[in-house]
Amino acid sequence: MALRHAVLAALLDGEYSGYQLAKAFDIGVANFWHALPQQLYAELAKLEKEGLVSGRQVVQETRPNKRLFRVTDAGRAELEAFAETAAKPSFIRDDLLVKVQVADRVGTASVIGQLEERASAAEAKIELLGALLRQLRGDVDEEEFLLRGARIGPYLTCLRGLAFEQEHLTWCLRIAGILRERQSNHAER
Amino acid sequence: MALRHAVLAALLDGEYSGYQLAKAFDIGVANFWHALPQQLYAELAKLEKEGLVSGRQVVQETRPNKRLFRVTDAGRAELEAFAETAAKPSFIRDDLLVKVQVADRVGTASVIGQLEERASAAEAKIELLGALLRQLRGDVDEEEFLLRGARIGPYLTCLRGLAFEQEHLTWCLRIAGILRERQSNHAER
DNA sequence: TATGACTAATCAGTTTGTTGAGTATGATGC
DNA sequence: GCATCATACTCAACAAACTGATTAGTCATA
Repeated sequence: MALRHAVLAALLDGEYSGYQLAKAFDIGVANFWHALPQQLYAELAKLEKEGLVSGRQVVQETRPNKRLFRVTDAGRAELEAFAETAAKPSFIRDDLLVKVQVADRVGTASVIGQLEERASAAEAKIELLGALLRQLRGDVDEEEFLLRGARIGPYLTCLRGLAFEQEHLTWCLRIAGILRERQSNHAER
Repeated sequence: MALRHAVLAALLDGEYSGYQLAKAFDIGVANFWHALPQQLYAELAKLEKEGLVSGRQVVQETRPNKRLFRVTDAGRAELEAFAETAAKPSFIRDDLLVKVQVADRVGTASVIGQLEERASAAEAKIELLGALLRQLRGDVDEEEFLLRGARIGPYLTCLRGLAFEQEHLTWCLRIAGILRERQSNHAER
């Protein structure tokens, strides 16, 4: 039961429809959780049935009607309880790492390509997160913002996401380089 | 269908029983995949039925009998095919990040504690991975090993795991510090 | 001599997550 | 004026992952 808490966390700062939430999940919240729109709609329905969020219908002229959700007091209490419970250990779970594990034996060339693709994706994400951080902190500098800013939670998780992507980028490029070099060494002999 | 490939990758360098595999998963392979023993037994059974691994019974006197598994040629081909397909994007999925997202609103004190616990766990993992890396490369230095070592796959994934844990450690301590400082600032007023 | 830890595995049940298709409407672009 | 995109959401089926219990013999230890 963790998607529910990610949804509650994402919904804490405002009212969103399922559709908007799906978008938002792709930017800010995606740093620590990932979900498809179908999951979000299902989760919102469950949360509403349990009274942890409440939805209201908004009739629109030029667009299909939508339902906006907000966290209820019960929802806030649920989040509170969740924050108190011990966190499970985290771990990476990544296809690409499985491939690197066997890359010196199997399909090296393709894995090098995938590492470089990943590196590009990481670069794009880094740009995006950088922009998001600048937007979140506004004019003040980071230290100032972190000490006195009103809502730093999202900023802190973005920092983690940024560090993760930077680390990932560095690693991908280094590993791709090593595998390349080994390939050409091998060819020489 | 990714656990199957993680299992094949873990089994590439030798023969293991389900039980041993469960242990091994907790050290080397845990850098990129995590699974409970039950899952591994189930996956091994499936892989055997599909002919991707083959098991042989080993009768033991003082211990319960066990079945040792090795990757077949078909299994190697399956891994090969997997390495060729495009990798899915990876993402962090972490309870603790959800909590940090709301930490400035809800249950701050408890979250600080959890961040510090995580930091300790990361430190322990860093030690463990450091030892594992030294063991894998033997006497030669890293650069030499990466260029000319026979089997560098596991080393490369451990490097990723190590970097991840170090990053995580740094972040946890920094965030715990920030949240603490904000708490005491708040108390002053 | 009971107690718990280690080896070795299996079973049942539930929750999560993924895949893929489908509905409906207005806006935008060529 | 036709195709495609964006908004907004739903349904069904399936695959993967997690929870928790259970069996059963050996070994060390208190």
